[in-house]
Amino acid sequence: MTPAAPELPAVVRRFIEDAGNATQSFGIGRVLGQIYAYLYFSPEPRNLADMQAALGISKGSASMGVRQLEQWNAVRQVWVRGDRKDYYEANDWLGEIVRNILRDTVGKKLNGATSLLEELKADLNGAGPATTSPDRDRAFIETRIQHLRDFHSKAQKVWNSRIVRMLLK
Amino acid sequence: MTPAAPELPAVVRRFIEDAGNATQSFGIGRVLGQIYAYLYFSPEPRNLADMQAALGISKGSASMGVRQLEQWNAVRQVWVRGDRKDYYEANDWLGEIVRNILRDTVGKKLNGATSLLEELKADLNGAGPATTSPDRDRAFIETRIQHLRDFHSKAQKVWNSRIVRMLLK
DNA sequence: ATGCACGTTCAAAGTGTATTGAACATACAA
DNA sequence: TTGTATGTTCAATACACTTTGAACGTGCAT
Repeated sequence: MTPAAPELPAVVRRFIEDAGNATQSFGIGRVLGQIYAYLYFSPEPRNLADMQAALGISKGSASMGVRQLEQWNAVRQVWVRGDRKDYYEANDWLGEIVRNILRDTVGKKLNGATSLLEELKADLNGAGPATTSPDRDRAFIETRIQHLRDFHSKAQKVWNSRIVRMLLK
Repeated sequence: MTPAAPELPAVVRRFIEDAGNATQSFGIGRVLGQIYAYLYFSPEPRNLADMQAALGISKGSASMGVRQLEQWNAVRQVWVRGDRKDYYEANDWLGEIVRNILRDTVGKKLNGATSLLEELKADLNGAGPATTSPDRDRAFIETRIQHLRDFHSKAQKVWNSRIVRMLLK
C-alpha cells in the first residue's frame, strides 16, 4: 500500500499552480506544467499514482502527461528496486527543455509553411491565365507571394543558425 | 452602395485559410490571420464591410480584429477620399509584425515570471521554520528555486540582448 | 491458467477561449 | 433635431482543445 502522500509545502503548491497556468497559456496544456513542477520539487522520484493524488488529475492525464514530457526530455523514468511501478524524476536542465519544446512547436510550423508556400507557387502557375481577374491584380499577388517566400527563407535561416542554437543552450 | 466584392482568386482563398489556421495554432485567434492575409493580398485598401463579406465573419470580429492588428502594426488605417468608412491596408514588413507579436506575448510572460519568482522567494522566507517538512526537504526546495531564478535571469538577458533584437529585425 | 497491479487508449464530457450579433455610441447630412 | 451610416461593446453562444474514466492490454506472481 502506498503511504499517504505527504502534504505539499505551500510554496510548492503555489508553484505547481503557476506552472500549470504558464504551460496552459503557452498552448501545451495545464497538466504538463503541473506534473513537471511537481517532479521538479520532489526530492524522490514519483509514480503515476503519486501524481494523481498530489495534483488531483486523472490516471489518463498523468500517463499522457509524462509521456509527452519524456519526449521533450523534461522528465526521465527511473527504476526503484522492489517496486514495479514507473517512477519519474524531473530533468533540471531547463534550457534543454525549452529548446526541445520550441523545436517541436515553432520548428515544425516553419517546415509546414515551406511545403505550403511551394504549393501556392504551383497553384499560381498551374491556374494559367484563365482567371477573370485583371493582369494587374495577378501581378500584385505574385509580387506578394514572392515577398512571402523571401521572408520565409530568411526566417528559416535564422531559425537554423548557429546563433539561435547557442542562445537556446 | 458597395459594389459586390469581386470573387477572390483560389490561391488567395487558400492562403487566407492557411493563415487563419496558423494564427489559430499560435493561440492568437483565427480571424487575425484571415484579416491580415486578406489585406495582404488586396491591391486596394479594404473596409470592415469588405472583410465581413470576403471572410464571412461578423461585424464585431472585423472591428476587434483590425484593432488588434493595428496594435501590432500589422495593418494601418488609410484615408479614401469621398468615403467615410475606415479603410485598412497591410503592413508588408513581416519581420516587424512578428517582432511586435513576440514582444507582446513572450516578453509579457517573462516579466510576469519575474514578479512570481520574487513572491515565491518571499513566501519561502516568510514561512519560517514552522513547516512540518524535514529540513532536508526544505533545503532541496530552496536549491531548486535558486536554480530557477538563475535560469530565469539568464533567459531575460538573452531575450533583451541585442543579438535577439537583431535577429528579429 | 487465473488473478492482480499497473499502464494505455480514446470516445465522451468538460472547460476555456474566440466569435457572434443586438444594443449602443458617434458623427455627419439634411 | 432627426435620420442615416458607420464603428464599438460585451453578454451569450459556439467552438476547439483539454481532461476524464471505463475498457482494454500486458506481464508478473501464484
